[in-house]
Amino acid sequence: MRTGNVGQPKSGTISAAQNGAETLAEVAYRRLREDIVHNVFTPGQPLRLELLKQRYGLSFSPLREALNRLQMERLVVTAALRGFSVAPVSIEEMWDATETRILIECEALKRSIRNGDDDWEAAIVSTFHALDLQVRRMERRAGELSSDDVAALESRHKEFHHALIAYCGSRRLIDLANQLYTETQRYRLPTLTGENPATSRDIPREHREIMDATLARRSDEAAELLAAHYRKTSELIESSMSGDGAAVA
Amino acid sequence: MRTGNVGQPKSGTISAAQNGAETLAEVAYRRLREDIVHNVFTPGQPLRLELLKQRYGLSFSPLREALNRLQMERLVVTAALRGFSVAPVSIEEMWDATETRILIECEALKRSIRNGDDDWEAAIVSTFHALDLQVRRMERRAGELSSDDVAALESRHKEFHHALIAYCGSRRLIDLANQLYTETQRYRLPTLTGENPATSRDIPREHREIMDATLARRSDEAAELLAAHYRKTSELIESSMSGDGAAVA
DNA sequence: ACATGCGATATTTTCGAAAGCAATACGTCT
DNA sequence: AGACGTATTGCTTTCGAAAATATCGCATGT
Repeated sequence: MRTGNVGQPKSGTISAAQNGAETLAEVAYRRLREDIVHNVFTPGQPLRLELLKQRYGLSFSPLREALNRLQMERLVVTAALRGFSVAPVSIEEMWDATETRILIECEALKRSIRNGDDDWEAAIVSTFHALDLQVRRMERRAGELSSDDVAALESRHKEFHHALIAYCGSRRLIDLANQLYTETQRYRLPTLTGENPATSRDIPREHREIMDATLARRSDEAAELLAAHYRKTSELIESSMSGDGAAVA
Repeated sequence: MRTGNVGQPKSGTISAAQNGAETLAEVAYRRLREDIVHNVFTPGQPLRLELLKQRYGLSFSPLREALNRLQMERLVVTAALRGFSVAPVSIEEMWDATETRILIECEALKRSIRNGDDDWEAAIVSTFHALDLQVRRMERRAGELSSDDVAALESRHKEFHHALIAYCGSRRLIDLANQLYTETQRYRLPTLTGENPATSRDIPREHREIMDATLARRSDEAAELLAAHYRKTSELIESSMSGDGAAVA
């Protein structure tokens, strides 16, 4: 089965769990989520276990465990005895996810503004800066964006938005925000990598305004800006989805 | 394996799935959730698979699938290679669940008030009435409350609160509300079945006021009343938890 | 006595195969 | 020819056992 460290020294009392061991079910979970979010599978596509088994080199059990978890995250749907499929996408679903995300993150942002200390502010400034750098780097050499660049951009973007709400004091709000981030990512990524319709949009500026209002502790304004930021994105995706009938489910 | 309907007629083209077939994983999920919510297992208790296998007469696979789903619902926690445990309870967790529930349900209620039609109003009136009847029935013969009565009360209570938000138009908000209902149920039930400290609380009246404000389409007032209703419950549970150090984790 | 390493046991995790359904293709009957 | 029932096929779901890991007890040495 696991053939990893068979002949290796037992390394004393340090257990694999303490070492950050990862079960195969967790591997399956991460890789499947990654592939679904990045549209490696078509929305609605049945996820045949035989296929997944080959693709990931895993067996039924860990795959099924992962699929069950992803089902609870709305990335996978399942019908009684007919297996799993990639959750379909639709404009309605996108807006439901977006508006729910706004509800959650605006509340979390307001609470963060109440609770945040110096470390919180520092993390916001720092993650904003990293994001900004990456954006400029990619603007400079547009046209030839490597997948590493796109991945880095996604990371910085996620880290910035996480930093804003990190001090809300609610594990649930943070987890929900992360989950909704992942859900909406499915809609954002195709637009991001596809042609950017030279939109009259200055995203770095939007981020800066959110940061400024946040650091100035202007709760309501910051929340309004954050909501507008997300709605604007969804509107652009909506028109790009209905414009060219590309990814409309 | 499944020995259910082996020799039975195939009943034409009607498939099991159309009949509402249920996989064993779903059975495991429902029964485990039921038992965790009703504190059949102690919070924090390890859920040994051998035990569950015996208790439910199921095998590893469906049990593990159910546990993975429950983990995503925060009813079960898991450590790398150390199996599953019942999620611990604490006053902090209860308040996080309560306040998140308030955020979700108040928003859903406001949207329902915007969207609700005659059927919506009818369902609210009807479920309120059913709940009220059950409460009075149980008040009449207090002391000797059967577990059926308690179960019926829980059902009516859930149905009423569901009816309020049913027309919010967001699958996500409804599902989150259901999930948080289940989470908070773990805290409510022990207090409910235990001694009721003859509190100066008129719950039917609180419900009626929420209903009245809702049907009169007074959004903000209805949301305020709903939030106060949930907070009051959590406050009573908190004092009962810290008073007698019973269920404090 | 205390820490450390080793062995035995309990438990989780994973696998491969068997069993059970669903969907389809086929044949039979009217 | 069309409808109905029946095998066939492919997939999901479930099982029981094997492998990997954690945990506990014990001995050994300092």
